[in-house]
Amino acid sequence: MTIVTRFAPSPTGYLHIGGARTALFSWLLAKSQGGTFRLRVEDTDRERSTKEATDAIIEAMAWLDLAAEGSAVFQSERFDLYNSFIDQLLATGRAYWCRCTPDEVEAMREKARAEGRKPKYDGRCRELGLEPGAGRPDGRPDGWVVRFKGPQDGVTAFDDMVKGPTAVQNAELDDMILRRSDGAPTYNLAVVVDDHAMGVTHVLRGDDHVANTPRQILLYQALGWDVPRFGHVPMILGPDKAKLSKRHGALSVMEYKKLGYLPEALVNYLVRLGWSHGDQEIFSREELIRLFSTDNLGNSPSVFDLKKLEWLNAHYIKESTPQRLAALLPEFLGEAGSLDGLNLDPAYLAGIMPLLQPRAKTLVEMADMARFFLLPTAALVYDDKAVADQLKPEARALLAELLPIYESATDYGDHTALEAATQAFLDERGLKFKAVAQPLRVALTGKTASPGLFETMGVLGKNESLARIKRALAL
RNA sequence: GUCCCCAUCGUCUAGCCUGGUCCAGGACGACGGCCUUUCACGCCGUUAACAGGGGUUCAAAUCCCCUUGGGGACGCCA
Repeated sequence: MTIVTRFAPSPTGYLHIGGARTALFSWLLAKSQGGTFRLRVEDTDRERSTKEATDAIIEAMAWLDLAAEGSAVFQSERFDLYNSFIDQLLATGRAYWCRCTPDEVEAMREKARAEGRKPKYDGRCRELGLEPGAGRPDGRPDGWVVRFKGPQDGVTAFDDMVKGPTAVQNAELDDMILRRSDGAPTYNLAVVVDDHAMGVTHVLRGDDHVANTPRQILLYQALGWDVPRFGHVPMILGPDKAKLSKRHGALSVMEYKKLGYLPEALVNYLVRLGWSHGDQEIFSREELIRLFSTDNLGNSPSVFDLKKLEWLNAHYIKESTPQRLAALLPEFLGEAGSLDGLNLDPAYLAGIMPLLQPRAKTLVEMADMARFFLLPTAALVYDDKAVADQLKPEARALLAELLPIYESATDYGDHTALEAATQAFLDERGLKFKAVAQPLRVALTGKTASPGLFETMGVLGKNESLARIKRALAL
């Protein structure tokens, strides 16, 4: 049997870190067993669901490369289907009409709470055999709902893929609403109908859904359908161990893209949050597919650690090709400032990347570090303090003497030759490298921190290198 | 309040099911060192945990119970 998993977000906002991790686990579960992964948009709440959110979620999943099979299922387009099953439940006596108002139900809950019991609907309409259209006893024009007629004793049990055997007393459950007073089906009903209709065999979802699972199982049984396997992954916490929220920083997956993270870094980070394979930390997508199993999913909540994400991102930046990074960079350069006058030639950019790859933790940092390479000499910004500290008279004199040496050098592509020439000059005068290193660096880059001097000169090329030294000398 | 779940270094985790090989392993971080033309990279090292208490057992991080702490659910939201 080939398995089917799904990710079922409700389009009320962007795709957040927690949702992305659940989606990733579901995707991995399917792929690891040669199964199918599908997407369903849970937009039964017409008030809060938006097209923008739907698009944003799909965009984020695409960025993470979590492709879903077939076209997405939209619950808002399937109300007739849901209603037909509610009618069936009504006809078979597994559901009933309830005329209680929200206020009345709230009063019941209050009462139960006050008595130290679990707040729930008391089932007063359960055996009334109410028929809408047959005239309402209280004369109220509308507002009836349909409730599930759940068992009042016994136990509903299931074997959770991550938590293991789980059981709930049916008495803990109240008769959930299946159809709202406006005729719209509710979440629990729609989920069951869709998962069955879509052939879903394994449901992996957030911890916050455990309480829904027994209710849904009861629905499957009432409808006479096979019950899928369920797995509930623990949630992600902020550094203060409270549920991860906006105040902890970026929550949206796409926000991480903006912050300069590579999708494979986020995926690798997220997968290790709650899942492990021995001591391994770095996983390629192929390894993940081959190694993933719900058996290795942890069952305690985990804290989101930005430092580790940064480490992984730095790793993937090093692993990346210069060409890919070069293509990604302009977006970040533009985000940080003007692109005017910058040399954004792809080949030039690609030449810079290897110098920055070991140094940048994010693409944002990389764009910042790349800037001095891209500015024409005339527009280069020299750091005042760096100039004051490093370009003192003696230093300038040395640079002036070095200039002809660099002028006569022909092959800037060979940075070791540049270095050898510099060393020879220094040896002649019995000077240490330190005597020229920082002054030269400031002259070339405007700053005191940069990639290796001669690699930098090699990338800048002869004309730019000479122009920069001359400009520095004139400062 | 009621019900459910969780509990190993600061953090992610391995180990727990199938007690002894664990005075608990890896990784991130932090700290120190090496390398070095700056900044990084890299390399080496240090730091640091079985929540507490009872059992069971020759032996418990591993099994059982209680306590504490944390989280979740209790919607005509999903």
